[in-house]
Amino acid sequence: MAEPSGTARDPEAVSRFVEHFAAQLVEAGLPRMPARVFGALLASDTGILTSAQLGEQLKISPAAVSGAVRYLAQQRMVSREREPGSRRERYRVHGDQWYEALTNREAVIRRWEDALREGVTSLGAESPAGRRLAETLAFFEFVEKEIETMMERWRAHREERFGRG
Amino acid sequence: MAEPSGTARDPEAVSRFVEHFAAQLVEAGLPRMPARVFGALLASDTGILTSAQLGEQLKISPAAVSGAVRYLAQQRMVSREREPGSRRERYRVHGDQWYEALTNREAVIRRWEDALREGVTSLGAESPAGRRLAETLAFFEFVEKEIETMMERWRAHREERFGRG
DNA sequence: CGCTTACTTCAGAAATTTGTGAAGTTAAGG
DNA sequence: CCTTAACTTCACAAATTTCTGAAGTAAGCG
Repeated sequence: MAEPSGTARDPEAVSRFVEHFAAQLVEAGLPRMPARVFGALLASDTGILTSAQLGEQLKISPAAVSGAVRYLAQQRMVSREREPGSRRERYRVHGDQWYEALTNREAVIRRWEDALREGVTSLGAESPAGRRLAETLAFFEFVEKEIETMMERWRAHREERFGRG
Repeated sequence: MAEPSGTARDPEAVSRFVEHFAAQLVEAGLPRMPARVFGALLASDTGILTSAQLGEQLKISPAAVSGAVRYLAQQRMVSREREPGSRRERYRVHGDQWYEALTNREAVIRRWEDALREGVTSLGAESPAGRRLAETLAFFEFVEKEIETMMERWRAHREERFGRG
């Protein structure tokens, strides 16, 4: 039962976690393959896997890995690194980075704000609808600022609890 | 150019806003019809529309309205009210309520946390992967608490800026 | 008590999204 | 250079999702 450090991990336990966690992400709106790839990275020992490892572990084609990784990189949830002197690429989930990404609904929020501002202008700031849109806009502006300070607090909290990553 | 209060609203301007805003919500993962219905409610003068009004304005079938509204109600983004003594139903976007809903990713976060806890256990809290999952879990627990206090701050901020609802 | 209006449910057509195999591209290694 | 390994892109098949018309249900009104 004990797990001496250095022991091979139980691939089945890993897979169970990956699939279960990915399912939750999918339900929250993430496409299936990116969710599974992300789960696999989270559950890996180093947080780094190659394309080949991902394909094998998840039983998906290189094309699927490529697509999933492109998606995740765009969302800033993983970074891609070239293994120097090789054309093998490594994908990594990097602590701080992906927390930021999660809150980097920021880009999304920014676009909502733009649409709302436009609405306020075109419907008239003094119309009832315009006022509602303006208040919604104010809410998002508020949230945007709050998230920033929240992340600062998290970093402090994290350091205290885990030491510097 | 001026918009004397009480003037009929420009349906085209409304539609432009609704479609543009809905498009942003769709990009963020909301299904199309719920997004459009929600936009229409936001852009209405009273924040209340009947099923018929929604269908006409968005050029969609009663079935589509029904489905969209069911979805939005489930997400707590709108409430449904029976117009007393009529079988007409009114759908409303109610300021506070839908801000809460937006942050009520809470249920979603809760499930992520469950999956992560399971992962920590089955991969071993002392394994490298287990530690990563534990830290991720800690992040979500932190965020969950923060959101609560954030909403309190918002209510204060809002009241100061807009007066009570 | 039955007619009519307002919504809901359901089955299926249409559109969209997903994942694959195959062909293409790039760069390391001989 | 030429070969080959490692990804990427593309076209298409398969699965899924979305929206509609039609039939169903419920409740006000005469």
